[in-house]
Amino acid sequence: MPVTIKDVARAAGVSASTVSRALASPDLVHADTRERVRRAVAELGYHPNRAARGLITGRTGNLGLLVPDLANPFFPGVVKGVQARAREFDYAVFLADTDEDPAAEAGLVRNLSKQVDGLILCSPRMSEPEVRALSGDTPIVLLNRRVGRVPSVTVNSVDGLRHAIGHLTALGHRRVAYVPGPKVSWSNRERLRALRTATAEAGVELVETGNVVPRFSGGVAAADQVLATGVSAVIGYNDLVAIGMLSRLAARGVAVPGRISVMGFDDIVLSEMVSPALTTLAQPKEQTGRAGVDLLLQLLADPGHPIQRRELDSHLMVRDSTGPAPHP
Amino acid sequence: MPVTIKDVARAAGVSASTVSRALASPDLVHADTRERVRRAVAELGYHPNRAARGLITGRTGNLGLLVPDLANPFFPGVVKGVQARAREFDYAVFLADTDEDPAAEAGLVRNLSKQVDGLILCSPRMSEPEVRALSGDTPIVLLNRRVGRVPSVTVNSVDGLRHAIGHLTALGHRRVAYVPGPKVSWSNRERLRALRTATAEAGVELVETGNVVPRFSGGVAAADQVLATGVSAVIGYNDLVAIGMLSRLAARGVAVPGRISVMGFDDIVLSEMVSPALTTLAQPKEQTGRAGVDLLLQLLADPGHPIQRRELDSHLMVRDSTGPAPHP
DNA sequence: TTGAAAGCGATACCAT
DNA sequence: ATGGTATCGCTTTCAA
Repeated sequence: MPVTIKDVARAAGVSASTVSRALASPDLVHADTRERVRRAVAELGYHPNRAARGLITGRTGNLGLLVPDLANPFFPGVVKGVQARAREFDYAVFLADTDEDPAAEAGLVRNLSKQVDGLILCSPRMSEPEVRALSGDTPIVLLNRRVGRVPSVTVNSVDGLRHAIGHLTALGHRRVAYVPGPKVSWSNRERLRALRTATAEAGVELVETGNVVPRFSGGVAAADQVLATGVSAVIGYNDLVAIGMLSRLAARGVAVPGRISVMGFDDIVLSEMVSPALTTLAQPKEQTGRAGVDLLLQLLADPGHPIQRRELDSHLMVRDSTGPAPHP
Repeated sequence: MPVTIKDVARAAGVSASTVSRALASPDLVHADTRERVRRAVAELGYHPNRAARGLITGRTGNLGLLVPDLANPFFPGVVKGVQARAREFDYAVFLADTDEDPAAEAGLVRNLSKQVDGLILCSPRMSEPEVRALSGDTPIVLLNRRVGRVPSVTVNSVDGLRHAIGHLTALGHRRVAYVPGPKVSWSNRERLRALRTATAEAGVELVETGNVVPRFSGGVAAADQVLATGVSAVIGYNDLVAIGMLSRLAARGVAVPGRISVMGFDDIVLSEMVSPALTTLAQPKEQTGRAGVDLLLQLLADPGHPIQRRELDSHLMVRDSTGPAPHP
């Protein structure tokens, strides 16, 4: 039913080989022939079957993208970036939502790996050895995670947090709490590490609370404990957690930022919509996605290439949820 | 490099045909042989190349999904539903974000159609004739839209809105405003239609304002006009619009629901997080996605089937943003 | 019950 | 500059 290369060849009065050539390397065929082929293609509405092409070229023109949870507004941003960049290079994108399940990840990867030229794993939850093993089989790029020499796109947390802590100290804060996300999250470990550095440099005392789920509910759950520590400012693992705290604090009638300042990570759209609007360290979501595609394509073009790492910058978005520390 | 059917055949000491058979229709091969093949497959970690299989069977085992904008929290919900259901049937999903661009839609569809068995178009913005044309070429299922006899999954707005209006009248509201979304949105037209029915039945006066973009900013932009109409309750095109209104009303010091009650559509997670929490007509997002997959697979299995339409129910989530109408 | 051979749609190599 | 042919990995007749 669909039109094949043979149909075009017949219509143009040439061989299939010539049609293929006219499309792939136009300068190798006579101008007249090229024109006849071009016309036949347009007339019949021919589009080459990518699967068939992939069979012989070994290139599918597809790439795979795995994300832990699309319901977390952070990930759609990354997905959009990947989509947009991939489309520019005429790549189609397989998307899989792993539902935060490390076991599902490996399965999905295996399933997809045959149909794609490479995979982009966004914040994968699987273990390092698993990532390494995968990286041996298929070209992969990591987003928001670093594992050995696997190509990756990450965000520089230290610089951003230095800025953030600077902001807080300028407002008079001397004791700051951090509400950490999942222990298995690389980002969480990284943020904690960077936070220790930044606070140490600034002479600020860092108070760490227990780990929470990286959602609104996690923030709600953490708020009371944070308050009990007596800090004047708190940083949540991500915006959802921070907003959860905001909600619980409001319910308890605690003034933000009057009594306590609150900060998050990511800058999801939601952050501007809550009241008070959330001060947050913005992660370059779409840019992360785009850079991931770039790295992957580079890897495909030149597999022997040395390590590829891109580190992007985060930006502090100061909004109403942070203010002067209360006088003791 | 990757292990092919021949490798398995060699390892098992049989022909490729037998391996294929042992996998596809196990009952056609001798138990012993089947076992040897099974072992070889496991040993070598063989996974059939779907593209090659698709070439001959005409089935790719993939399906395509188009959404207007992943940044709108409504769509990730649908995507998750599609993903989950597709995975149950061992289908992989191509995802494309069309960025609300009707022109991009057609191109993406054409691009994807060769690599998938069928397409799911979620809230497509393209014109009806375009949808019909596409539907002729490729099996497609529509989500949140109905066009002629094209299979579709939609939500019954009338029943839900009857419930919603009943809720408002019970609270004493007699004049209600609706802030409509994009004119090109089928959902918007449908909601408006259903709203007219429901309000007429209940003897409630419906006030319609100008169309807004279906985002937070649209709600912010509409709030002042709504207030000026003097209604005691307002329904936004979706939750984002409603939350935008909430924000603007709060900024102006207008009490919600004291002075005016606010309602939305969708029940995105955000709705529970704002303050006051938003009363909303919940759309079955994941279920819509799952139903879409079911319809598509049914269509693929039996293309001559009569029209397929699934209509799902919405549910009213009553939260703090709606309350008794103020005394006049 | 099994194997040999043809063929899906496209590309690449080798002739011409 | 162009056509013929082998091939990619797999499924599906057709014989045996």
